Amino acid sequence: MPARRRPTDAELAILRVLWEQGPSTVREVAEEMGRESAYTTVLKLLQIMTGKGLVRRDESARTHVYRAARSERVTQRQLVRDLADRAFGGSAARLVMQALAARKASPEELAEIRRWLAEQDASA
Amino acid sequence: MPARRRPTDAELAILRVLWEQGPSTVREVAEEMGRESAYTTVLKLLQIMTGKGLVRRDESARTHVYRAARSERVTQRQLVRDLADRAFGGSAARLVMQALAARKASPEELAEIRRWLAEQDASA
DNA sequence: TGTAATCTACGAATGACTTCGTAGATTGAC
DNA sequence: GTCAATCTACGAAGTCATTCGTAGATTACA
Repeated sequence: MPARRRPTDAELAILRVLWEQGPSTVREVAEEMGRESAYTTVLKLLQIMTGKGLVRRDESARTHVYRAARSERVTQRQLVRDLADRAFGGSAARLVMQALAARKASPEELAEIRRWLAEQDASA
Repeated sequence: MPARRRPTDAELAILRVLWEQGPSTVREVAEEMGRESAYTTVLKLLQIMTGKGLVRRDESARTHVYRAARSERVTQRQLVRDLADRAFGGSAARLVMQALAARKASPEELAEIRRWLAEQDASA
């Protein structure tokens, strides 16, 4: 039973491209990431990520197509939970308050958060 | 120009002890961390962290006393900001909503968040 | 067909992180 | 003073993350 490890920085950068663009070839991912990383670096990372189960690979054509194995939402939650555990004693609420303090949210975002809280109230 | 790197997992575990206990010796930190890590492992980590500026060391006595260089709050904000950048496109608000979804907050915590949001309203 | 372009696979180098053992100095108890 | 306990410093090993080059196969096309 492999312990679920969080994606590394480089892996997360690739996942973000896959979430935004949908299933992509190595070239498409590499192009999107700019000249920062060589083509074969992206390829190698995707191969490793395939082994880890972070992405799935369609090999039906010679040029393989990769897609994220987990949704952005699920991965984000995992990362948040992980950070809450490591730095906030497991308390998501304390994390939330630091997040609100760390970056000013737009009025629209604040409104959305209030809406969410109101829903919690209603269902409680 | 040293790029500010986030503390590693092991470093964060030590910082949490220092935040909770206040300035501590290697032994005090090691005891608190249980039998998980050998004494010299904690010592080595603290020496590395001193070099990185993550902790400060009082060497006036033979047994050195370490304290966190940055407050828990400041470090937490840095970590939140970092995660928002890496996984949420820089949006703290989206991070907040995933955090609220990832872990059920207690009614007290929810109330505190609401209070915070109300204050934002008042000052806007 | 032959040549250039493109693809995957893989090895290897580098650096960071984590661990712990050993060595040597200092302290405290007797 | 001697011996055991305790401390710091440091080396070294093992793992993982990241990078990119090279090799070899396949495709496109002139």
